[in-house]
Amino acid sequence: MLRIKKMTDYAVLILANLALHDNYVTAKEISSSTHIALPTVQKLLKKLNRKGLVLSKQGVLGGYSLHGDTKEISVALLLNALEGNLSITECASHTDKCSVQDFCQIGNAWQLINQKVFNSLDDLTLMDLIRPKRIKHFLSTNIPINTTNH
Amino acid sequence: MLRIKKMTDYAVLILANLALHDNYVTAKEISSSTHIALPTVQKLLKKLNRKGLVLSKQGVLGGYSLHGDTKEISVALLLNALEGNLSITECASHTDKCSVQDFCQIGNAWQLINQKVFNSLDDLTLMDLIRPKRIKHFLSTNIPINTTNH
DNA sequence: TAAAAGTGGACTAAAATAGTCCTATATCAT
DNA sequence: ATGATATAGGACTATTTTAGTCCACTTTTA
Repeated sequence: MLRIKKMTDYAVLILANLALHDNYVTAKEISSSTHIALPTVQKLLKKLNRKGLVLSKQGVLGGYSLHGDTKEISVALLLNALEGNLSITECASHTDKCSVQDFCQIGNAWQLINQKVFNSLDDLTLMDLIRPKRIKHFLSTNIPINTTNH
Repeated sequence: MLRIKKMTDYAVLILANLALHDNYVTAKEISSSTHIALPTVQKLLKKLNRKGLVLSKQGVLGGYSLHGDTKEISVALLLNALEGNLSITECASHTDKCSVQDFCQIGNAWQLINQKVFNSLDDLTLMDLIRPKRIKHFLSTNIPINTTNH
């Protein structure tokens, strides 16, 4: 599947939630407004902080807030930060090497696909995901997916 | 990750291999030319046959051959056949329902992304993957992925 | 200085994926 | 006819990945 991880999905919800506030918001508050379990929210916020997507403040009046630049980050970079390597196959990633590489006839074809998918995702920003308006419009077109089971 | 399954990758290699022949080719032969383990090749060919992507013939002079229409199938439909539901999140798929749905602010944003990725993949055919020529050209552009670990 | 926050990371549980194997069926050559 | 060689279907196990929880520690402020 080309499915993203549940955790990434949650992370975006959390970012969307932070985008609604200007002040620091605690993990606990985010947990109750998003209905994602607290330990999970905590874990994700720690990660988002390490990736530089949110700011954090310890102590009594602490919490998290969205890093200023985060709203403009492209979905491609966002997913890359949250999920690591976005390459569609191992062989499309330059770090790994594939066991059948030497006999592979189509190897770099995946890189073409990779590029196309990346470009699609690079066109959108986080705020495009959060603002509902632009989305409705696209929804009017049919999405011909999900016609078979795996 | 937006990574496809290893099995899908193998399946495409197998299809590419079949595309080189006009006659029936046995699973064993495909296994030795692709260097994918025989049981795996057998399993995948059975699946490809059920999905209508290859033709099969039992018995001594039997084997598999590429179904005529398969070369023109889009990569989107190919992946959909091999991996099932292509939707990027559960909530972008109409069958499942998400546990935080009622509190979700960005739900259908994923559907927009889904649509974009689908469109990208729908532009390419299986033969585009197999023919090496068109690919080299695209490779000249840089792919800005894989800059962090997950 | 106690309470309320985040930090780091270990740990377990659950789910998805990969891979193998067995029994049955079909086809062809002799 | 029948033996050799294929595919067909599907059960089964092992491995890997992902999800989720928890604990000991640090920071901040009233």
